[in-house]
Amino acid sequence: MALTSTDTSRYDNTLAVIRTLRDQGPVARVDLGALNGISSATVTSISAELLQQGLIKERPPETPRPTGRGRPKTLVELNPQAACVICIKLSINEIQLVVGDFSGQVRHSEHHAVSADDLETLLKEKISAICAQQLKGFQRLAGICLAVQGVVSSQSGTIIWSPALSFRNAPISTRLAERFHCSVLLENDANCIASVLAAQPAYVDCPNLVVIMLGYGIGMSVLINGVPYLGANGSAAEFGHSKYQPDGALCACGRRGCIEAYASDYALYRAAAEHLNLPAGDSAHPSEQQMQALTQLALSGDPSAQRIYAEAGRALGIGIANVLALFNPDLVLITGSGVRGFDAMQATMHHAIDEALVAELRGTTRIESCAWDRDMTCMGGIAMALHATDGETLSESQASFVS
Amino acid sequence: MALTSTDTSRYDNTLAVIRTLRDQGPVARVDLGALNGISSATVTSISAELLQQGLIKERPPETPRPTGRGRPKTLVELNPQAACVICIKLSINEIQLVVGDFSGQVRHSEHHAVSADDLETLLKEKISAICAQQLKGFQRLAGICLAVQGVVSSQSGTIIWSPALSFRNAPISTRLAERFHCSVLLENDANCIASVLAAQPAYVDCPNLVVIMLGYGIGMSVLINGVPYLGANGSAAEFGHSKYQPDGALCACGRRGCIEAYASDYALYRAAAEHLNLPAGDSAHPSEQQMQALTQLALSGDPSAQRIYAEAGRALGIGIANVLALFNPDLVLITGSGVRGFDAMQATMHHAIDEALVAELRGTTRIESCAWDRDMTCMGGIAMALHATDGETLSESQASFVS
DNA sequence: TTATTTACTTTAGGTGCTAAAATAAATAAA
DNA sequence: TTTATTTATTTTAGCACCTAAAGTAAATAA
Repeated sequence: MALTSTDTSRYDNTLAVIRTLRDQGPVARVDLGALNGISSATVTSISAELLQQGLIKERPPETPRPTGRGRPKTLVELNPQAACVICIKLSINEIQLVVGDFSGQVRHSEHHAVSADDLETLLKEKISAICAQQLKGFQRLAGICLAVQGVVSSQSGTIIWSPALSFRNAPISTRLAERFHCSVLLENDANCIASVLAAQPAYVDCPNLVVIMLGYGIGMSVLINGVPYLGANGSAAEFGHSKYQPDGALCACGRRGCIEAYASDYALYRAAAEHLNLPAGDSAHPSEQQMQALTQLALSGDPSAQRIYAEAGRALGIGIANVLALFNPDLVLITGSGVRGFDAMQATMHHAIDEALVAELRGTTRIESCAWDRDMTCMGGIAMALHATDGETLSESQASFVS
Repeated sequence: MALTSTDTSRYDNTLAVIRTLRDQGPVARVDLGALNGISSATVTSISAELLQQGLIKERPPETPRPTGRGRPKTLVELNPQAACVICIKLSINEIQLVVGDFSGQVRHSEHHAVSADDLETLLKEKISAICAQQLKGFQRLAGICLAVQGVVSSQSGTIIWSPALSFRNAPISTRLAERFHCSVLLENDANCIASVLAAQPAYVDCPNLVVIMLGYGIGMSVLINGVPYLGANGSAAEFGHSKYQPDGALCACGRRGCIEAYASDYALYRAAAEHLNLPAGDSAHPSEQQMQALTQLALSGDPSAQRIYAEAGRALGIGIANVLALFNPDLVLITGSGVRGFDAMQATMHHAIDEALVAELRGTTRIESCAWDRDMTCMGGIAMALHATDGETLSESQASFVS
């Protein structure tokens, strides 16, 4: 009988097994059953198929045998070589390319300076090089994930608006998919980071999670039941351009009063440049060093710098108050390179939130900051690319064994 | 064999058939199959069961037979008597009780004045009376839906914060469920209305729909993929208390600068009372008549009234700009009794949105108003209560036929 | 009256699940 | 050392539920 669209339970269960193994590492068949609500007989059957397809393998028994009576568990784990994905993070003057294996581990990482003009050519070159040099042992390249700042349409695979790129509405996904014969995902960088954070043990009990990324600009990701909320055109979660003060400070977007115009790196440095003696450089694009100097001033008690961060904290607070009123998430996590100055903003931020919302609307949402790791974006991109391509990888390997 | 949690396809298909019949009215078995992606053999089997359980019935052939060759379709439809639900809308000085049958049709409606003190007793009385007098022909009372303004926790069944009620955190759901032996849903009134609107043909292609309710206060509902987004504590979508101007006008919530403090009935009337000669009455709780008089002034060109509505429109515009930036929905629908003044606010509202967001962030979201019908709340409550209790109704009637 | 068309039902067969039985592989106890 | 017990995995038997295809029903067109 033909497999119909309604007949998905085997497919669903198989994907669940693969994803459990990716999240948890090696797991015994009994436990796979318990974790996914299926009988161990079914797990035996599913894992026999996956073993034959080369997607998983049995782990040799531990040398110091685990204590306890009874037949020891035989752990199965993903075969890291079964597939790989490439995640490419597009930043303003730089691209980072990272290779992840089927189990989600990073296998290779490289950075390149770019001029935004010939990006497509450069991408094709660099990906080709990686395919030639880094992907030898892998059975297939399952997908490529482009992680970019700004508004992207995952559905159509086009970049709608990004500060990192000069071109617009380029069907970059399609071009790369044709060239490399694999799925190409286009993702917002904040969504990548949020996906990584949401998987961390500290945050697993937060199905509705908001991640705010402070940096040169301000980004956000909203996870609803663990999945990024994209909206109609992919321009949801544009926290940075929600309003603090109508007719307020000028924003990089060209409009006035955006949160970003108060709390982003360029906004902080712009406000500071008027009053303070700061390291030289492009004050519209302050470097990490310049920002650290400014943060240091505020944290060491300089009144002008403190005032600037206090106002930024207030803007952030009003913005977060709106997020609480509209999304009422379990947790708001603040991260990005801009967290370096979080301590100087925190007090006024919390004050603004408490002033803006009565307790019933403030709710029980936790608001926390989170150390910034610039590699998180690509880790998230890898996780998302693997997740998106698991179905393909599965049917590919089924096809090759049926024949 | 025991029916396990993974073995749900028959259950899902049966619910899909019931819901298709509720949405579409009488449908033939072939079409039920096509609409739900199942074979007509399966539909035959499912409808045989439902027929025996009394949940559906065959409709007698149309007298003027439909044209066309071939065996005519035999339409099946829901048996309206199979179950009923009661929806109770709690307003500030009034409750409305509505009975809906299994097909979703309204069968009975009544209003009562209330003093908020003895609400639980009053509710029990009125529901008892309805059970005795109105529910004769029905096989079961499947559920009761309480539609209330404010923050409700559907999960715990408690009202967290409502301007319509004096008590707080009352486990009203549990009490009613115990007394009437049926499921009790607690829903936000805006979510009820949004559910009705989302089902209308004009809006079916809007999976992400925001409904803003203007009235004495300002409410909102956000449907994500057609289902109301509730957030962590049920206090999501509190548009009325998102901010227009930090430190701005005083809001009924006790804080300053909320959208509601500019664009709600009480805010408009408060601003007007300073300058204009308006009908007497409680100016903190303006009546419909008072509001119509004020609206009339603005629409007929009175400069002070126009200025007030213009400012309200601007506040609404900034609020909507934030909603667009954060949710990027397909459609924002503005309704509620306050739409009476929408024409006086529209221009400044659109202007504020365009000033606040660049085109890429403004997106393609349609912003429309929608005539207000005060019965919509209960229609939505009935639909939601039926939807929530379909599973129960199904297993109840299965149980009664197995024995 | 017969052929054709369309709707619905019955039949036959397949997928994929589970419970229970069988088997495997360890430790604890005698 | 042997036997009992415990736990993991596999095999077996059987069930639920779906679909395709064949069969039946009920209409119109020829």
